[in-house]
Amino acid sequence: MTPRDDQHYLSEFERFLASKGLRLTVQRRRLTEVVMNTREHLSVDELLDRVRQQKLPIGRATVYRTVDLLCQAGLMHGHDFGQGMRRYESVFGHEHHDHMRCTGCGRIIEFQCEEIERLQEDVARKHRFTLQAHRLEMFGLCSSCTKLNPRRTK
Amino acid sequence: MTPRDDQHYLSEFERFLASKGLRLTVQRRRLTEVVMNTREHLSVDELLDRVRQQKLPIGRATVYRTVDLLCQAGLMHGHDFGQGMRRYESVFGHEHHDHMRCTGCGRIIEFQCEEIERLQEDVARKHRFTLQAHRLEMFGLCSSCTKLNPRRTK
DNA sequence: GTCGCTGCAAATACTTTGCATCCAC
DNA sequence: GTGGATGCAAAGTATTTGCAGCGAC
Repeated sequence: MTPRDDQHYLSEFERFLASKGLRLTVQRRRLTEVVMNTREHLSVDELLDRVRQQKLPIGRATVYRTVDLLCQAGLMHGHDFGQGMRRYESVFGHEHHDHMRCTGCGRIIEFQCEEIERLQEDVARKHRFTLQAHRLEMFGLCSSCTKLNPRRTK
Repeated sequence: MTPRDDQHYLSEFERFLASKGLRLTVQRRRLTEVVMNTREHLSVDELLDRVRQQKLPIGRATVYRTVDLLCQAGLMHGHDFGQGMRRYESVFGHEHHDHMRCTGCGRIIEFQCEEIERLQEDVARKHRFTLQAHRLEMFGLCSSCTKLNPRRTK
């Protein structure tokens, strides 16, 4: 991801904020940059750490509030991987995708499947449901862990 | 669901408990019955209420602990619908299915799609991932809420 | 009778909120 | 200068844990 992309996301966020009479502060800017510059799925604590590592003082409450705004702006998505806290990832830099989580090592693998997406729309239509979003998570053992646990295959 | 089914689930749970040197108590038995006799997705608080309505004194901690055991036994599944707490449902009485949650009224619609399941297995195989479980949740507006919010369709 | 189970209360974990001060616009 | 933003601490909500007494086996 290039710096140019940052600019793009930042101005998109700024536009969103302006449209609601809100402001782009240093903390909001820096958080946006952190989110946009990684493909990892970060928790609030991890976001907090990364911003602080850059010597920018920031409070936990601000992270929660900003993360919320970024999601509202559609620039970020929250996920619950059943670990007790939510994790967040940028919607940019990679297209829509879903996740597989290894129950052995915790590794998260992303994947895309056009056909599954299409079928979801079919299902929704069949129920006259207006689809806004979806979340598909698969749990199991990644290739390395499968080798280590030949018996745990269900 | 018939009483006969209860027996089946109960003895399955009992077998599970026995295999771990654990006991089938009144509280565990009653909770199992409550879970097995509804198709709703109940929260811990709701489970607590239902057992208490039956005049059986029970503590919240016991519900948490039992729910955990029932999940381990594979008799129940937990779901996170992004409402701040987990909800649980029996695995019996209805086959595997996924969920659509209406962001308008909170209604939960269940659906099944063989083809999506099959595609998931394909994806897993492609990544040499040993699939153990999955969770597909779709969010949007149900048919009634779609009528009320013609503009909120994304 | 033993050892697991229960309920309470306390502890923990994550997230939200109130408020005085601060700063983007 | 004004009104939104920040950070702290307190509050809120969901869940887990320690422990003394209880009860299934």
